[in-house]
Amino acid sequence: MLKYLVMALLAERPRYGYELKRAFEDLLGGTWILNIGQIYVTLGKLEEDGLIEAEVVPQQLLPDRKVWALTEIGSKELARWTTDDAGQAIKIRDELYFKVIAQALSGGDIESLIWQQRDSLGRAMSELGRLRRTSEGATALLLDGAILRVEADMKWLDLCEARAKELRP
Amino acid sequence: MLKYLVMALLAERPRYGYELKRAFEDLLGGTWILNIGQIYVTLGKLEEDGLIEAEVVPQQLLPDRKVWALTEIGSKELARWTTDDAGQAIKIRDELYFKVIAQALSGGDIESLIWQQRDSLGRAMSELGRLRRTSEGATALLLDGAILRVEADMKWLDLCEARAKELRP
DNA sequence: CACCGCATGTAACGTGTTACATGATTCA
DNA sequence: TGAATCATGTAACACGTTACATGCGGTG
Repeated sequence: MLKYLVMALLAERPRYGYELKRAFEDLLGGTWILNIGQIYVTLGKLEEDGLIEAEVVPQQLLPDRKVWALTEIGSKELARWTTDDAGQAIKIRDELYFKVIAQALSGGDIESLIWQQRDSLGRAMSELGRLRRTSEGATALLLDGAILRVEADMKWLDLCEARAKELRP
Repeated sequence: MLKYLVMALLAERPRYGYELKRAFEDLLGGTWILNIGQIYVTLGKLEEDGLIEAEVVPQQLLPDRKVWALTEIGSKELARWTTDDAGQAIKIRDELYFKVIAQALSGGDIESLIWQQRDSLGRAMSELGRLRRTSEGATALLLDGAILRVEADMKWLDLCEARAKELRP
């Protein structure tokens, strides 16, 4: 996934590694902080696969830059991925869900866990709101998505509470 | 994550590997199919860490079974994980979101992608409904969560459509 | 005889995380 | 002098996926 976002950023315009890291984190509103090494590993793999290519740009004072751009193959691969079905295979792999289920299976106190996780989601929500206020464009859209998800999770916790009794062994 | 669900299933009652696979897939309503090898690798690691222990149960006709149970340490570790904040660090890592953003960044046709992904979500939703009808207990709860998520994603696509013009470069 | 179900496992790979290494310049 | 910024990279680890290996017994 990371690699496709990197490719998308390169599709927008050519960039060098260090610049990509900032663009990436900026796009995600700081919700995905990258280790800079990861960028270079990713770029290395993309180059190996012929999806991107670099032009070295020497600088006077600062270290040389490798400016990366999408190749034609890369451009096609990106288009293929974006138009691929996202909901294809249904995958339920979420920490919140699994924590509640785990509590139910292990016979712990479900109600108190629900209240605790509601609190946690509440804090996440206020943080998202804070981020959202200072964002725009694609970043704002991503944050709106995250907010909609948290709202859905809050509703889910309500459901869990209503059915807690049935879950107890 | 897989390992905690495995531990939760063992907290419910001791089980052997092959049985765990079925219990796991059943719990997830078939939305997470495991390669049987993965179960054994996971059990091996959990044993290494002292979180579970096995009792070998010989059988007359069929191969011996290794019946696994949570140790006291394992039980504590599971409790620690379930009561850990789920919303702690906000993570936006979703294919659907990234596909739309990638399309915007690379200058592709956002509207047609949105319609395509709406269609994809619609099919996912009908599949979820189908699964939901034959489920109960924890599995039904998980599927309801997935349904709430898909609904949130549908709303998000509406948002994307409304803002598609701002996203275009 | 070939395949399926039972039951256990190993090996290779893909993706993301963390820590560490290098070297120059600029700023407190 | 020590830390931060610019710029590139390597190595080790965690987790999940896929494919493959082994062996027995029952069924078509």
